[in-house]
Amino acid sequence: MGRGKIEIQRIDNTIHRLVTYSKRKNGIIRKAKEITVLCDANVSLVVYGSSGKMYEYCSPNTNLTDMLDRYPRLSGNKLWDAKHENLQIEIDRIKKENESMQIELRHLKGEDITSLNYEELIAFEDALENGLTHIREKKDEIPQIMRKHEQVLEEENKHLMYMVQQSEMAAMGDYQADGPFSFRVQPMQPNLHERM
Amino acid sequence: MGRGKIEIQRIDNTIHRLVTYSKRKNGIIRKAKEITVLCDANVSLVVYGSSGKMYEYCSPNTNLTDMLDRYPRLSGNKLWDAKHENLQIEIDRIKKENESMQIELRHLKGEDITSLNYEELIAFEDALENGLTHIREKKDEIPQIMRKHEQVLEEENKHLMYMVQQSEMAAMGDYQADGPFSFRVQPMQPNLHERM
DNA sequence: ACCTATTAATAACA
DNA sequence: TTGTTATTAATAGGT
Repeated sequence: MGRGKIEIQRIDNTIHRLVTYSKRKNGIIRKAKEITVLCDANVSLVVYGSSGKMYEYCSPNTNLTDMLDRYPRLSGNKLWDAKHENLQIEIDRIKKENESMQIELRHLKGEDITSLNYEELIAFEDALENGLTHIREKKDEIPQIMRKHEQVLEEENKHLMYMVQQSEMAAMGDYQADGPFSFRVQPMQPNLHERM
Repeated sequence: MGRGKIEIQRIDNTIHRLVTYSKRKNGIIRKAKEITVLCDANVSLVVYGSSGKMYEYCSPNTNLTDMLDRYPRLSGNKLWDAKHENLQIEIDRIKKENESMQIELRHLKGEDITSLNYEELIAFEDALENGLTHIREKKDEIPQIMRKHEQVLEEENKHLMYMVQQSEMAAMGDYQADGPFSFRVQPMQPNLHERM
């Protein structure tokens, strides 16, 4: 049904595939609407394209939740219960993952190490030494960075002080000194080091 | 697309409606299959006819449950009732816990530490030093324990050897030496150190 | 169910 | 993405 016949097999050309997807998606949604109206059927259609965008159609006078509620009764298949089970399984899986990480953390902190054998102890020792090396390297870099930062700020400060003084001097001509809008510059010590 | 044009409105004649339903249902399922294959999309299609019978199609390599899993995320609509929501919340909670532990582990191993500030680095350094101390203490205990264990085993061995020799001597009276039931004791080196 | 005239969908192209 | 059109595919009405 087009300028040429096509085989029903994955369209390799990405552009063609996307165009076809777009058109056929519209087509199938149109079909869903039509059968809904013509035959007063209830239709739920959900399409996920490979692009990740989702399209759906659901007959008016119902909704997806309602459709799915009827599903187990009409199909004989579980749906929510299976879902429930799957969630439980996933919870168990993650909890196990959690537990093993907890244990590793405790071991790294030197807790609960009675059960470790010699090889394991050595492995943890190595890991800790390695971590310590990295952390110390990083830690030792910081004073240098702070120093540089400080210098930059000091330069900036000087420059700003100078500018403010200039503007004060200029203002002296128009307003009386110490008038309502005048101000004095005071050096401040902002908490520069907070995040360093 | 037929012998005559039809309006898209409910087909009043029941027979016609049912026939049309049957044909179009097949058609839409065919279309769903086609778009699945042609565009590697994932499609879930559920049709309830007024007769009460249900038809469904779901792309291979997925299933309805899986499709519905992605639904809330992609559509922004909720789908599940409170029960499932709670399970989902727990999963999210545990996953977060998991993630923070992952991060802590990475930090302890000296990875991804660029974002840490000085205080945090010091805290990790302390933790690592502390862990290292514990691990080393434990590690250093082990040779002593092994030594003791060895001594005990050696004592035991001697004692057993003695007993075996005694029983051999006693047997000499009844059976010829090197007969079918006699045996010689050989010291063995069982893999005692495996779990130490 | 099957048949086929006819309409609808759409593949290729712009 | 949208529009056009030659062609194929779907199907309405009839058997």
